[in-house]
Amino acid sequence: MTCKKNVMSHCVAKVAVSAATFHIDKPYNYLISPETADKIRPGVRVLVPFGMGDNKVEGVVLSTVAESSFDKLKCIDTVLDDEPIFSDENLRLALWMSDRFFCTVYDALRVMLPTKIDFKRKPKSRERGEYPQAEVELSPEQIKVFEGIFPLIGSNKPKAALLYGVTGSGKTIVYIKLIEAVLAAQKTAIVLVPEIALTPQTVFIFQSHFGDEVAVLHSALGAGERFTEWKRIRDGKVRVVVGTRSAVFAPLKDIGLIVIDEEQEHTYKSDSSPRYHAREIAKYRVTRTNGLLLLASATPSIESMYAAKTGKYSLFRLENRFNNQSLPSVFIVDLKKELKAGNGGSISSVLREELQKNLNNGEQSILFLNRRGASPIVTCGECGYTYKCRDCSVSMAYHATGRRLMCHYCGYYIHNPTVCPECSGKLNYIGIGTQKVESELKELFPDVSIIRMDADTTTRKDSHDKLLSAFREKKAEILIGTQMVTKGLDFENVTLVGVLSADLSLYISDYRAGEKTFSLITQVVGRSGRGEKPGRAVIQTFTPENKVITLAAQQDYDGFYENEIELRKALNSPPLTDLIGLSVIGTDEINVIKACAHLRMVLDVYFRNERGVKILGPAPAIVSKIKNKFRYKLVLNCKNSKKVRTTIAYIIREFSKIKGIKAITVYADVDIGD
DNA sequence: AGCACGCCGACT
DNA sequence: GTCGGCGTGCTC
Repeated sequence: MTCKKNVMSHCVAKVAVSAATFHIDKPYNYLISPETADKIRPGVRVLVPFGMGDNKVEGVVLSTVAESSFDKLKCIDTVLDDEPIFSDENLRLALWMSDRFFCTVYDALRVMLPTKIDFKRKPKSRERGEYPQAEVELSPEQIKVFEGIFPLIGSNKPKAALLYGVTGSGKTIVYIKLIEAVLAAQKTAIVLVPEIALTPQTVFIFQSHFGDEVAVLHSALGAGERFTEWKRIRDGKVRVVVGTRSAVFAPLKDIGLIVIDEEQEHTYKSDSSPRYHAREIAKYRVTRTNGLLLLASATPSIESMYAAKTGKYSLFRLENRFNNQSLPSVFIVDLKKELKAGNGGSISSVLREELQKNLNNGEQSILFLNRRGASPIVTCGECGYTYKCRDCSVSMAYHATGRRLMCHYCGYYIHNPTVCPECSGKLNYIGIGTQKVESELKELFPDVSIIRMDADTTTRKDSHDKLLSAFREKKAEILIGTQMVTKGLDFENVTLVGVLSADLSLYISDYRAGEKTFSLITQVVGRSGRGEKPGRAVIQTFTPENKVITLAAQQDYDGFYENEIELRKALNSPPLTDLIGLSVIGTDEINVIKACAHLRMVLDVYFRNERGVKILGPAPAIVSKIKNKFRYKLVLNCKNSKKVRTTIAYIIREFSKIKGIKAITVYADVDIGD
């Protein structure tokens, strides 16, 4: 397999290899044979022999060197591309990502491609509809914001800005004006949205303004469609890209603007390798092209607002709603009082009355409950047995459709449970999910048609659109759903929104629980009263005095921010510091705990003299077992510096060499607080 | 993570 | 004598 040593220029290629795992990742040296020499350039994919079996694995050429003092090198087997598919800029970004996000260079490169595809294939030309050309008219407030933001592009000012605009203030119109200006300056733009399926209107608006100049990238595209769009972008045929997280890698040249809409959304953070945050990639890219990153939201993340308030980002505000609509009037309902009054159902008396009013007036209502299924917990009323998943450490939720108990983590289910498997006692169904609410509503309002929208009713392609169109066409009076009903929906006839349990996301042990709850409530309340008629909202909670809930009811983001930042300061959580999580995963729980404890010991030694580095754990992960694998965590509470990252990378690499810790994987996940 | 090498027990 | 169990260490 080893080539004869040829004396020629560019005889050795440095290759990022797909088969390398994090702890052995580095540029591997391969000889270049004379036949392939002309095709081998940085950025082409190759097949190379790897490992003792010399299996052919994919790799990417990072660079070539003229002369080598290396002995016994293997030879590149096949060149897969005629032209480099990765630019020098891509290669640089991948190296940067491997350092930042503890991933291999190959993993970082792979995420930049649309999918694994044959690049030699000619892409099909695709059909494009006609889009109506809409006129854009900015309000005085929007003009002021536009005039503040636009000069930041290409200037030496901070490279990121935060646009805080209340729901309905017309942020999208400002993006469009900015993009028009960016295109006029011969630059390009990316707009990131949390999830395309939830924001079809947003996408449509961009298409109607930029027509063939806009490409849409998201996970629902088939491999072929995705590749076609990617190729159009790379070949300079489009200059505006709208898409989800991975669209931040769109191969546009000379980026003037990257917009991250609803910037607080967790979907911008990847939860598999490479564990990057789109915001970080966006910052990197705009810095290199002297462009601007614009983060926008009605409920900005605490870290972004903190960065804005401390001068790291520029801050802009849109405080007036379109057409000066008033915000919905909000009622908070105390579920404890409902319970005392004998109403243990999911619809309080107040909400029931408000729903009735809407039914009488022919107006529509949206109900939000962040939990699917019928009942999340099933226990035995006699012996107390609780159904848990066989392979995961979570309770199984009862789903009325198909009468089965299901695990929401792995999908494992038990069909038609009737009596307790331990003592044959009668089963209790505890807690409510969207299915249960649906059946309660049918009892309360027998003649009313209801649409339920959750992960169970939206599995088929286009089912999302179909349910929403049906609701828009007023084929149902009430829409009940999980968080997918909280975002982006714009129905004029909806004048009532109900948050069935505001507490669900509030009392979990996550420092972002308050932020998530505030954002969810604010967003869902914003779905009400978007037309001529004023809107109302009912928030049901067991803790009506909780500040997050009262501030959300008042739509008081500034008050919420002040309250929350004090908490973060007191607890020393982001944005005042960063968190780096180390997860230890394996099938044998004892081994996982041992490995995690050992890792902690090693970290203690390395960070012994570092002030400001706090190590927490080992602790079982929130869900400590998923698909029969146990998960334990350590958390480093410190500033995410190059030095800290280098030390952690070193420790992970060394750790995997230790004998006796078998079948254990360790990975690091950076949760950056700015 | 694979995968090959090698050392030891079971079976031909 | 030789097949294959899995423990161990390497990957240009």
